[in-house]
Amino acid sequence: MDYELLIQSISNRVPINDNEKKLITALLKTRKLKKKNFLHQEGDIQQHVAFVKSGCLRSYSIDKNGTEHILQFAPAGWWIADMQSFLNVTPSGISIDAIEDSEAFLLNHTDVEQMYIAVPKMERYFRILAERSLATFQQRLIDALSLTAAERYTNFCKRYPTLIQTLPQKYIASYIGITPEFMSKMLSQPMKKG
Amino acid sequence: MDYELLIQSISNRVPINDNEKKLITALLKTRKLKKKNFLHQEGDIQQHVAFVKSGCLRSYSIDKNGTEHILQFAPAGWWIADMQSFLNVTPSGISIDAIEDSEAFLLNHTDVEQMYIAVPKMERYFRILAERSLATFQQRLIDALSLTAAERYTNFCKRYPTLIQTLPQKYIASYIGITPEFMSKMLSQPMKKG
DNA sequence: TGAAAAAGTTAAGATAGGTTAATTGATATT
DNA sequence: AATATCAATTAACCTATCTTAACTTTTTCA
Repeated sequence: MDYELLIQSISNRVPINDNEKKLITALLKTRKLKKKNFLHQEGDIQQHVAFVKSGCLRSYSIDKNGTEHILQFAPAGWWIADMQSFLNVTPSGISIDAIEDSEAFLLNHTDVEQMYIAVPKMERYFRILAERSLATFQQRLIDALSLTAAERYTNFCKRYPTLIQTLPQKYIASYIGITPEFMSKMLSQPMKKG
Repeated sequence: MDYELLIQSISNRVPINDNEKKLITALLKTRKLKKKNFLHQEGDIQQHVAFVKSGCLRSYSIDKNGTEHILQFAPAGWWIADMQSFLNVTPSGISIDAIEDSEAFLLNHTDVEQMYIAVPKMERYFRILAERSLATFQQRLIDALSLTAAERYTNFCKRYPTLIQTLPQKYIASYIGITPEFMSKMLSQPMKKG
């Protein structure tokens, strides 16, 4: 049932045998999301972590002026969740929706804990993922504090050459922390530095 | 040898017995740092993760204008490392130094891996730490993109009421992403919103 | 296929926060 | 205790980015 991507993601980090694969995949539920549908909405408690099989999700928060700030894009092969909400079992300010028609595997708290019991190696897998993701967000914070918008844009293009092709420009603006209007102006200018 | 703080930090998240405590503490090396001394310097490969026993460390990067951006403060009881460098075994742009005379436990790559073998639960401990830290950095990025300097300052005061007492104001400015001059101006004004 | 919605563009005017530089106050160190 | 270094303040001026708003282009879907 199309577990290939996920099994790849896991076995790239920790070796697992066929039995372990079965134990893991047995816990997964599948969820289809039409474009613009929510996986998780601000104010709700995030019940699941999601692994994207196909399509693309995004997480974002909306500030008091109504401006969206995109925290993460999750194309196929990526995990996504409102971790603040999931970990604290409390509502937080983040929403997750589908940028295009998508399909994802879901795990709730119980599933995850059962997975750790059935296949303790999965603690290691998720530790590695969390550590890498942490390092990425640290870098992104530094970039937000020390680079110009143009530099952040070129960084984005380098790091996500695929996404740049498919995403509406205003999503990229939101991710790098500028308005669509300024992004447009920036791109029309002869592209200095960065 | 003063393992109390660390043992507390671990057993708050995963239950460990006396034997496991011994296995863990056996791997620790202790390092004293005088104020302003480096634990890790930009351009070097970070060899250790550090658990602060006493004092306070900070991690920061310096941008091309020479401005410091503080990524993290680590008072007693906190872990700190240049994760980018530690995980990729590659130099990165982050430095770590002591804000006051400090003492820390250090673990290098081999130590950590040995710890996981000797006490597999430690994968869980570090998974939990990394996940929480990730959630914190995600929130901080959102704050950087959506709040004013004054709002970020009040957030900081709420979240770290102890640090605010002891830290030079310019470090707080650097952490919340503004210049010391602007911080000074901001604090002298009748403190609107936030 | 055509109307409505969404995305992107342009431009004028506004502002949060930065820069520079000079001044004062606080802490180290001899 | 005196001097040198570091931290904080103030103020004038500057700029990257935002806001608003009107317009054009592209996409969606009835």
